[in-house]
Amino acid sequence: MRRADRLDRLQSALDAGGYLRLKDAARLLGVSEMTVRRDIASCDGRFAYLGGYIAGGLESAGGMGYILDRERDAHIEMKRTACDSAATLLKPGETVFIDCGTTTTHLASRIPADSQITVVCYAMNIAEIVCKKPGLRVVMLGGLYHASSASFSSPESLEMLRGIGINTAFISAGGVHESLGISCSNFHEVEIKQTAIANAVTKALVVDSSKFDQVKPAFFAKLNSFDFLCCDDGIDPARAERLAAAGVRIMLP
Amino acid sequence: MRRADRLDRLQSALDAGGYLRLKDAARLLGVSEMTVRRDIASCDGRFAYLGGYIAGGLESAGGMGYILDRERDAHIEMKRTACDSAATLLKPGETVFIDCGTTTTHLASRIPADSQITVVCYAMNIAEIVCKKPGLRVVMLGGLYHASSASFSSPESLEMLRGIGINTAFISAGGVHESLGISCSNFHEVEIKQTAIANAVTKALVVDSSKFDQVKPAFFAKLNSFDFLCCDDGIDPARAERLAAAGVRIMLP
DNA sequence: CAGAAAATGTTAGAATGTTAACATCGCGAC
DNA sequence: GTCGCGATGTTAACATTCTAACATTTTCTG
Repeated sequence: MRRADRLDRLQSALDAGGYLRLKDAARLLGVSEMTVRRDIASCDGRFAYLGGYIAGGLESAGGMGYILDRERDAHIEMKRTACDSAATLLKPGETVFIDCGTTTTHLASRIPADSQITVVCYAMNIAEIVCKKPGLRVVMLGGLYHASSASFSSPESLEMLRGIGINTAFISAGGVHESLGISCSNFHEVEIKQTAIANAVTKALVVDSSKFDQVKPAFFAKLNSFDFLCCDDGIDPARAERLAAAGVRIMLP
Repeated sequence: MRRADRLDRLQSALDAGGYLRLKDAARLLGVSEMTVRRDIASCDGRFAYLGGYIAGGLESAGGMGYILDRERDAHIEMKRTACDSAATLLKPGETVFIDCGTTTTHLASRIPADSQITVVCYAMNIAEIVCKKPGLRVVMLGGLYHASSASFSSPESLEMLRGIGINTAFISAGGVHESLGISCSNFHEVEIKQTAIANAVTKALVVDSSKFDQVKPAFFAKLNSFDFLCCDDGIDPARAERLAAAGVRIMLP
């Protein structure tokens, strides 16, 4: 079938990451624009079709597009604000660890391109952002891919991480419970987070205020392991006071 | 300044990977569409603006967008064809190594999502493609990022690679010279390519025919290290015969 | 080869996006 | 205050894309 062949060619041209004008695509494939339209409509979802352009591979980082889309509307503003707080801890020339998740992307995009910062990460969505900034040095911890958090894990990566001196570790979490501790959804993240915390001079927990009193299956630290809690202003004053008493500095925007 | 703040919010909403309708962006930011247009125009390049949609972070994989764009027009059809040949070596359930570069992206996008294939890679542009396919297992070799080829390298990753059994290694190259050997532009790739070749049952060289008689600074193998040469039909018959005599099977579309 | 069905091309009008010019608002300086 | 300036909003003319209907070509089948 010719249609399938055309779609393959389109895919090839697009999944390196870019977009094509509809008319260019038509010329490339040697058919009319209308046919390209029909081709794209026939395989719904494979390409994104926006206002005269065809874009491929935008569904989003590492197949966790749906999770992300669902979460986006809910907490995006809070996450953004929490990362505003966290970004004040960034210092030119330093080495930072950036955890996986949908919160820390906002922090990654806040790192100035010319800051000479070295970023250590282990998630696709973080890497996609920081690798595009020319002034940054990026260290990626590889391993087996876990689509649930778009992250990688492996013993060798832990070994690599142990050899890296970190000025500030920015750790995210799915749940923050004052007595039970801090938890995330994926067990493979636990060792990485713990190693990053152990190797860092400054430890910062980056969460939006919806995470308080939540518990996820994998505990990885206690609240007092952290020097800073970077949060949005949804945290209530009583809680803030308790945390401050426990030695955690609260960073608000 | 309010404009910078709006741009930050846009960036946050977009760089997780997605797009926004212009009118949605206007509503999100609480300003008119015209203002959003002006904002985007003011920071040219930070966002892609296509037909009523705003897309972020599309410039392309790992900052090598420009290289890629320049190469795209030139050889894209040949690369596509070469990868058509290579794709016939893919078998469900197997483990494959996919090299970095602008050629192998076409191969990566040809891997069927439901093929239960395990992909070993060390480049952002490859990872971006294969991580999105739910039926694949992905192993990423991490390390320090090299923007020139959007790839990573580290001693620990080599160690990891040594522990991985590969059915077919798909290796790319910047130059293929019959007597001098096969070369690439970046020295850090050499060890990885060599280790992948050493660990693979089947070794396939994937290059378009423009690479013949070229030489790049870093040699990494001789032609007879490979079982297959996956190429487009631009290879001339005399050369094909010589290579066949040297024990390399030529794969054409 | 005829006929049917599918695929592709063409066209025109509707919808949408784009641009530039001008109006309005908000804010700081004098 | 009010003047001026920059930022933002509004409008209208213009350009582009979208959709659906129909024309044409190709492909398959008997």
